[in-house]
Amino acid sequence: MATISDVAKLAGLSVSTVSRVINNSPHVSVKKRSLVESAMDQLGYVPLPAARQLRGSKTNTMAVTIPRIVNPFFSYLVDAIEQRLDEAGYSTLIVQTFSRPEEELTALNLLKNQQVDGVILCSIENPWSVIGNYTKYGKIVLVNEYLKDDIKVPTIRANQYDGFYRATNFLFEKGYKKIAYATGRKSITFVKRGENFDADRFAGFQDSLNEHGSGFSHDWLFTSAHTAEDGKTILKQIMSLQDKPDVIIAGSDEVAMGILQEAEVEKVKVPEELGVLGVDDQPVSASLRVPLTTIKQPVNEMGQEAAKAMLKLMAGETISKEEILKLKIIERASV
Amino acid sequence: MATISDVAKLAGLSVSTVSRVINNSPHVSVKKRSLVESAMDQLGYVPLPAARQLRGSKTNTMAVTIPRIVNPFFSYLVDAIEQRLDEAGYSTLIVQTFSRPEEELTALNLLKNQQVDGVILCSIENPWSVIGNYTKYGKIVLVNEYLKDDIKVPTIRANQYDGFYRATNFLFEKGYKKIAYATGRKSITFVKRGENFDADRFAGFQDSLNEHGSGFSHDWLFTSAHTAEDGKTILKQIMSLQDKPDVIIAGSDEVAMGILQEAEVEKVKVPEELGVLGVDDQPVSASLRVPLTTIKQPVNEMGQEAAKAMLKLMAGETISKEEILKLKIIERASV
DNA sequence: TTTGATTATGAAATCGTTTCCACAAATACA
DNA sequence: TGTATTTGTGGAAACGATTTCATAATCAAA
Repeated sequence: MATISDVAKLAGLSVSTVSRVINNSPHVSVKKRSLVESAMDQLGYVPLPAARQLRGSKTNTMAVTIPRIVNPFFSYLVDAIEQRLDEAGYSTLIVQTFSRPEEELTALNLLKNQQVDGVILCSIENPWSVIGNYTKYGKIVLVNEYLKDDIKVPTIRANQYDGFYRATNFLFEKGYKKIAYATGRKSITFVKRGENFDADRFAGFQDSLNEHGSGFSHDWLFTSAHTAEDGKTILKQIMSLQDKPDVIIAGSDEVAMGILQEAEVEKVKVPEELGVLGVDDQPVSASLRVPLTTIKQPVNEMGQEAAKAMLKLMAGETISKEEILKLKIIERASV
Repeated sequence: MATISDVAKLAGLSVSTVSRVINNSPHVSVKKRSLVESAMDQLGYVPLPAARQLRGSKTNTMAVTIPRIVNPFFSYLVDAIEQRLDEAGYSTLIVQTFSRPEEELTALNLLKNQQVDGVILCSIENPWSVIGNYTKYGKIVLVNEYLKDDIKVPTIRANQYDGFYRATNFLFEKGYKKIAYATGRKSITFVKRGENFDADRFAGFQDSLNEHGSGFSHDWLFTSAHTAEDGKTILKQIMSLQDKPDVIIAGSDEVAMGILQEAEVEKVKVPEELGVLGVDDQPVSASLRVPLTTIKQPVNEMGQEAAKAMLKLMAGETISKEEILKLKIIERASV
């Protein structure tokens, strides 16, 4: 491995000059510059990242946190982010948090340890009182989820309240009366809009319910629903209920698929006996046995905007704190 | 950010001693050791990776290359790898190559630049003559695909020849006679077993064909098939054929899904008019409109074995060069 | 005791860069 | 023409760790 001084020696110049060429800073004569350049590619020289980092310069790496990469919503989100970052010459470090706060801290510590220039959080596992401390070490951007605190970090997200409000209205228009609700959260203790991601969804749902004078049974709330397996369990639970809902907002397409699968097994007709509304619009949702009606998240847009925001931040620009995109209802056959 | 000398100062000792404690090398008295330890967590000290790397020690990071993260086969593979690596204290850098040789080199250069301790290649975009050069910079493990050259790097893969041979036999048993074949490769110019991943698949297919005295029309070969979109195109092409196949091996579940989708649109009955055999067994394949019969890849096993192999390599153990797992035919309804 | 090995500790060199500082040469301004 | 600025260049310090080397203290064997 050639070092900077090998290059300097070959070019007959000082390491300082070589370094100036590498970082193309001014005050280098054209003659010497080309001398250095030819020496560099003669030796196949590439600066050692660790050494540059040690001096406190850029790492040209970004961390992106997601709960799990096998969740298509997040793999597409990451994909969109990475694409943009790539164009700008950054490499991307994907960190799976598995929804564990400690793992999120691992990612944030990369900032502290100068291993990355910034981190893009696609989910939030720690309170702002913890995350906020890391802003002094590097740039942070929030995507998808958000924090209600008065924070200074750019946030790119979709309007979950509006989307769920409209979606619930849509269900009423379709003639449904008894709407069940599934979510990934462990519990829904908050119902005020503007608290966070899940609260917004639930608030939108509730507001529509109230406007339609519709009741909501506690039996119709299903928490900790993440996987298709969870979906299957939910369907079984629904069918064992005295007072059954006639439609369910599944929280995610994955859960919706599980519900659909188990409905097939249990011979429950969708959408006649039970409507199923997904969330996300995964690529496969259209080719399910019963094509899934779903609330589409603007994944690509969010990813791209998040990357853009981060890049602007890196360029020292100040940017608007919040960008709110719109959810879209994709009507197919399951509702 | 506290440095090692801050710790040394607080503990009233030299940096050497602190370093010894950090790397728990011998010859440190219990008393001083605990002195250093309390100083360390009093300051919240964490060694700066860049500085350690500069001295040539471990990075505790592994790179994993995959064509694309949104491909579920690879996201599950990565997931399995990362899980194991995580347990061993390594973090994982996921590099998407988009099937471009240059991007694969980017990943291999991480080795050269001492940014990672090893790289796990889940696909192969460069010849061994290129990849082999990097073994001197760090450890390399091949998963999923393989190279026929006499290489020294551990390879974990599935027996594609055997799987496709059995799958084709299975189609004949089912009464199919005219079998089409789709693949992601740009062309199939090799048909000899043992050349590579795709050749093995095709050879297994061909051998079964020959044994059954069955012909193969060039019109029934579809190349560059990656996405569901490609699958849709393929179905249209098939339907425009004079001499139509009665079943197709789709190359991947994604392509199979596209075929299924378009078959729905074109009112082609599956499996009556056209059988569709997928490859991979993605989680959703079971809940498609027509549940997909598919050749299941041992993704989890491969990922775990690959990670294990890498860890053994890092520990200085020599390991058997090749581990070959078995493909499994999952029978559902599309064939 | 004396000698030799082992253990515990610190000083200083080292890794490969960037950047501050010094200084000379060239250019601009009066 | 003299002074002030700009441009070009190299030397050396700095970044934060690890590691080699030297030395002092302790222990074991004679």
